[in-house]
Amino acid sequence: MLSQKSRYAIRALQHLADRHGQGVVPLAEMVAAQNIPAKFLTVILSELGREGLVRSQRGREGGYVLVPTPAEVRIGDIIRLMRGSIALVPCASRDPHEHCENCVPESACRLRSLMLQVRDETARILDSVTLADPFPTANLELAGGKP
Amino acid sequence: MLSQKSRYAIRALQHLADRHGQGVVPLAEMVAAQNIPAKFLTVILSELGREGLVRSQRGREGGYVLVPTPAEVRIGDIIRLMRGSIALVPCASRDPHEHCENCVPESACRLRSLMLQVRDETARILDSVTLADPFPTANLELAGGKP
DNA sequence: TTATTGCCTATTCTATTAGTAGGAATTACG
DNA sequence: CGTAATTCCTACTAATAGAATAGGCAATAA
Repeated sequence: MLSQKSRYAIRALQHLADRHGQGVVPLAEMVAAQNIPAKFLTVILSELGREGLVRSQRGREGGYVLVPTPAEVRIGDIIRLMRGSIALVPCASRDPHEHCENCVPESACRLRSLMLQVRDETARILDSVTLADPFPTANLELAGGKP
Repeated sequence: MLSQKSRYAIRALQHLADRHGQGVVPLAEMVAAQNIPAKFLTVILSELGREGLVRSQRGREGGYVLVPTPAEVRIGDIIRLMRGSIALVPCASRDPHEHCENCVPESACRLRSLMLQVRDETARILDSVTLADPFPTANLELAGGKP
């Protein structure tokens, strides 16, 4: 499951994407429109700021803007950023190859290759939609291709 | 992420599948081979017993057997059983249609249809492999079929 | 110079997860 | 029998993560 925090982050970024090029968006607007607790959202946006996804302006008339073009931000990127990984098990995450606790030797694991498949398909779908897509039309035939 | 418990359940059932038709398998054997805390495994196996997946025999020479044929048990079934759902968000689970906390109205949600796609693909992959498969060769064309 | 707005760190509250404890029930075998 | 080996059950605990809040600092427009 995605954490509530990840979901909030996605919705907040979608909101900023919709207002892209229209100046800064105050927190209060996102809170009202997206049904997110205000204080919690500041924490999330700070985190996204540190990652370079949003920029903020303080003081009166302050608010947030999306730094990249909406089309540059894939939903998968946001989830990886918040959650660390998209995989269902530690040993199936891509980059810093983790291993599962209390597992059998990886060579004997009959779950791993399956979970790698799931991870790849999930990533393909989540990376096929960006903040520029109004609705996820998700052209499945773009990537991956079927054998 | 899958819970540790779900992973233990899958490994235990794989172990039982390997011994299918060879009489009952004692807990101690699974504990040793699969690296699972003994007491915890009894809890898990009881749960699987209540669901009809395993049958147990008590007393000396007791142990567990897999009730269905290995080919009848899909990995997806096990995960659904332990976790309740395969979806990444509540509103994308199939059967008893749940909704996400603190979300926007479902009609306005731009994440849901994407998450439904992920759920379907994930289910397709996880349901393409059963306890009879020694390694997940994952013939993707078996199930699901593409639109 | 003040009201408004975002920034940061720490803290709290709650639920879930992972695992343990202790004993009751069952059965093979001498 | 009776004893050892085994599963069963309920409850409990300990650790962790998730969700959110508190409270004060910093910046900035009017």
